[in-house]
Amino acid sequence: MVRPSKKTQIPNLQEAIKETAWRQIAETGAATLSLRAIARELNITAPAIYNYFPDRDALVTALIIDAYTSFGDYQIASRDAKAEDDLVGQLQAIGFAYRQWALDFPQRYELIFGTPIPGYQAPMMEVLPSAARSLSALVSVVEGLRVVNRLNSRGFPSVQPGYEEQFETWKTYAGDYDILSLAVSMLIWSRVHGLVSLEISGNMPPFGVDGAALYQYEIRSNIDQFVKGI
Amino acid sequence: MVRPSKKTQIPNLQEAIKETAWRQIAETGAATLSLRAIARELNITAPAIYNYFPDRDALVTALIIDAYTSFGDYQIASRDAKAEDDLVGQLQAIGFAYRQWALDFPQRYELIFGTPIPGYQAPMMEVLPSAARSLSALVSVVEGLRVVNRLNSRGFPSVQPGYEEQFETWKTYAGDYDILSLAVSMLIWSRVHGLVSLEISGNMPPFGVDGAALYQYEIRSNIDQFVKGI
DNA sequence: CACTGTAAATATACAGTGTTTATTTACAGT
DNA sequence: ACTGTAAATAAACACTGTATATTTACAGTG
Repeated sequence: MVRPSKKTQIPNLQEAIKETAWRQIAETGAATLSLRAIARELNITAPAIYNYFPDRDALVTALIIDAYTSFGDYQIASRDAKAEDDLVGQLQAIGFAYRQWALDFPQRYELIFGTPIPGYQAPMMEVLPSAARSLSALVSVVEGLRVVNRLNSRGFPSVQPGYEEQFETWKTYAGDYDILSLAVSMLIWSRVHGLVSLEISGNMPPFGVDGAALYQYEIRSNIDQFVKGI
Repeated sequence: MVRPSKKTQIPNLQEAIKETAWRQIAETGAATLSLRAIARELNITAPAIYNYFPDRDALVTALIIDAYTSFGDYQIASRDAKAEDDLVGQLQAIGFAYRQWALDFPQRYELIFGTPIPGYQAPMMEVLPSAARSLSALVSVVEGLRVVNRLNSRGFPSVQPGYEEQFETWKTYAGDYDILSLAVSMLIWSRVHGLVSLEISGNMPPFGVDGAALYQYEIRSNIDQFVKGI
């Protein structure tokens, strides 16, 4: 049999491939992702996957975009669960949601922000829309603070000109925010990312340091530093 | 010829293997590290490597330990270049040295703190000595601040009991410091790590945000937050 | 000097990977 | 009914890490 009849075929094979990939990633980690293993599980041959993804990296990119989207949904939902004028509450909620999502889906987190696939480098252009949107929850709150003059950006390094075009592209997907809000957001993001990535990768030695408590302290530090008139 | 005469053999093959590995990592990144490629370059066969390293992971572990040692040397040297009583200066120097080393050897940084090798998980017990030492420069300065009552740890979460044994092991390699100094150091570390890893991995979108300036701002934030009476 | 044991290398093989090419064939549209 | 296309398979290539068996250079000992 060279090609099975349509009855025995899997409908929506593209989705099935991604689902199988996610299942394998959840089980054994992103590092051991294998096209042949996916094909085995779906009872198809490996080259059949190439009808849906030009190569393995394209599949990984699709997975990353899905992960970013799920992550962004979670960030936005956590923000919108707070009252619209409770900017500090929103900032906190986004922060805790960040860690919670990472703990719930450590492999997805690693797939997005780490480099678990050998030789893979995410193509900025393709990933940007979902990535920008996932960060937009945070940026929108920082922008909200800035607009009501509650953003403390004293001493914050000024943003250099020359990248207006890329920033415009970013705004297409994330929303029309001031670049200062983006820059402050990136610093806040780097802080939570630092803690979370250490915790997830097991590089935070277990010396009695409570990850949740330390994270809470860091969220509060961010608020103390960047929010005026608490 | 089954085994070449000693004249044509490479002396100190163990070191030669590691050097070749580093060269390949510097050229094409840690992800594409390959025993067979190393063997090809050294004009030996791949299984010969197994006389010096039980498997690929053992070689990676050896590389990581070397990288930690080099990193630790650099951290300690940058601290000792400042006057012994200039604790804030030392804190700054260590911070800038951290980023500089990472920019100078991005692949080494990724090898230590990322997960570029598929399926590889560093064995804590073997890596701990060099890892603890590399962090000890920072901890020693924080401890110095604590001793002269200049460490601002107000609101810092208390360390939970139950891990005294592991902490004792750590102190064997890093020095006899208070666990509060270690905990504060880990938060500082997570901050610089967050920024540096974003910058190195190219995940910090180039929207005119100057990496060096942002890093300098973050170093200053750490000092403002954790040092009393500047 | 001859002998022997060990250690270090090779040769070979196995199972796995991503990917390419050629081939077959089920299905859709005319 | 015919034909073109798209989707699958089959087979092969070039890799990878690793295990096993074999060979042999060298060191130590009588």
